[in-house]
Formats: sequence, C-alpha cells, structure tokens
Amino acid sequence: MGATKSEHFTDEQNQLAILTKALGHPARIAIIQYLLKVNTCICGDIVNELPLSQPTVSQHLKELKNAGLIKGNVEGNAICYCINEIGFAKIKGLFTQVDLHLEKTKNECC
Amino acid sequence: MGATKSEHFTDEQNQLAILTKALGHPARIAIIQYLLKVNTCICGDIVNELPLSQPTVSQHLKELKNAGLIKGNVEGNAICYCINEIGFAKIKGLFTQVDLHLEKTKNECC
DNA sequence: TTTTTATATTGCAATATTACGATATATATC
DNA sequence: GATATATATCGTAATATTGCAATATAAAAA
Repeated sequence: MGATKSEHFTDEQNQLAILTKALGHPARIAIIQYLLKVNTCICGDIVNELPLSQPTVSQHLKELKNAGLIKGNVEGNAICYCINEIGFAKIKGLFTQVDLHLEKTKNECC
Repeated sequence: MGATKSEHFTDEQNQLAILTKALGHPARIAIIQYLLKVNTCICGDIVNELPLSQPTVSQHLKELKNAGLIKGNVEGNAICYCINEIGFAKIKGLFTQVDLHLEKTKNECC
C-alpha cells in the first residue's frame, strides 16, 4: 500500500485535502508568504529567495498552481506568479466552520 | 534526497507547514468534519465513520494530535477526541494575511 | 481473575514526495 | 540565425507516507 484511498472520500474532502496538502511544505508556505509580502506579481526572483535549487522551486510552484493556490502567467521570457483567490476561498470555508463550532461549544469538552 | 530541508526555513514557516500538512489527507479532513458535525466530543466511533482500518485511523488521529489540531483525553476505556483551537488559530493567521492582501491589491495582476 | 472492548504500536509492502543535476524549451536580445 | 536568460521537465536517489495484519496495552465488565 501507500496510495491514499481517495475514492472512498467525498469530492469536497479530497479537494480540501489537495489544497491543504499543497500548503504542507515550508518552501510552499515561504512562496505564499513572499507573494503576500511583495504585494504584487513577481516574475522570477522566487528562486533567489529560497534555499533550494531552481528545479526544486519550479516543482513547488507547479504543485501550488495545480492545487489552485497560485496563478502563473507568461510575461515576456519570465513568468508572473500570484495568489489565486479561488483556492484560498475554498479552504476558508473549513475554517469558518471551525470558528462556528468553537463559538457554539466554547470547546468545553476535553 | 527526499527529506524536507526544514532547517533552512523559519520556525513559523515550519509550524504552518506541519499544521497544513496534517490537514492534507482526505481521511484527516473527514475526521475534522466529523468532529465539527457531532458538535461534541466523540469517543471512538470515528473508526466506524471512515472507510479505513482501525490502525490506520489511529495513525491519522495521532498525526492530527501531534500537529496540534485535535486533543484526545482518556475517558474510561475509550478516548475522547475534539478540536484543538490553538492549532486552528495558528493557521488562521495565514488566511487573514491572504485576505488583507486580496483587499489591498484586488488581485489585479495575473 | 478472566474476558471483553477500545485504542495504540509494530512491522512491512506499496506508493508518494523531495531534491537536484542534466537537459529541454521558449522568449528576448544581439 | 546565434546567444543569453528564465523556466520546465526528466531521471534518479533518498526519504516519507499510507495502509493493514498482527499484536500489544489498558481499562471495564463479567
């Protein structure tokens, strides 16, 4: 074994897992934070910001893009990456539910 | 290779990655959603809710607990699991920043 | 104390992820 | 066209994750 049994879960569960899994690496968190910091599209200096090789960074960018957390547009011979709000909006739903739950229960159990 | 180079990233980045990675599996999303749904501590029926064996579910629960997303208290010979607000609060910070960013930029780039 | 019930741990096989050197591709500039 | 620059892909080694059967542990009930 070793393969996730995604066919046994709902589409929503698989979607949320894909999104959160894509965030689940410090390099990819760093990429998102960098995109937030520069507050505008950046066109290729992410490699210089990270302690990883160019192919590795490219791979992380691809994963974030596939998951729907960033967008990448060709801009000359560089590429402009930026936050994809759609992906983040989907995750946000889960956190809203957590907040509602905590308000309701005040987490008085454990 | 194959090991994440966590020593090259900040503590905050590693912490966020640990939290989001723990959410990055449909079974663990399903566990969180179930805890939200029952709206109270559950004491062992998670195994019956999931299409996975008892050892596998136990492992997923352990990962969520280690990451700080759920708490587990012994309750007789069963165990009471529930949401750990601290873990969720930490992730929430990232999403707040994303929201602020999107408000400021209106994401007019890509 | 024995048995039952609930959960955790161990061991292992299958698969996935991470990382990077080498190389390919694609656009810009000369 | 030739060259430079930016990014992606391939190939591959090291490591991590997923899943479960078997087994261990620990508390409750008999």
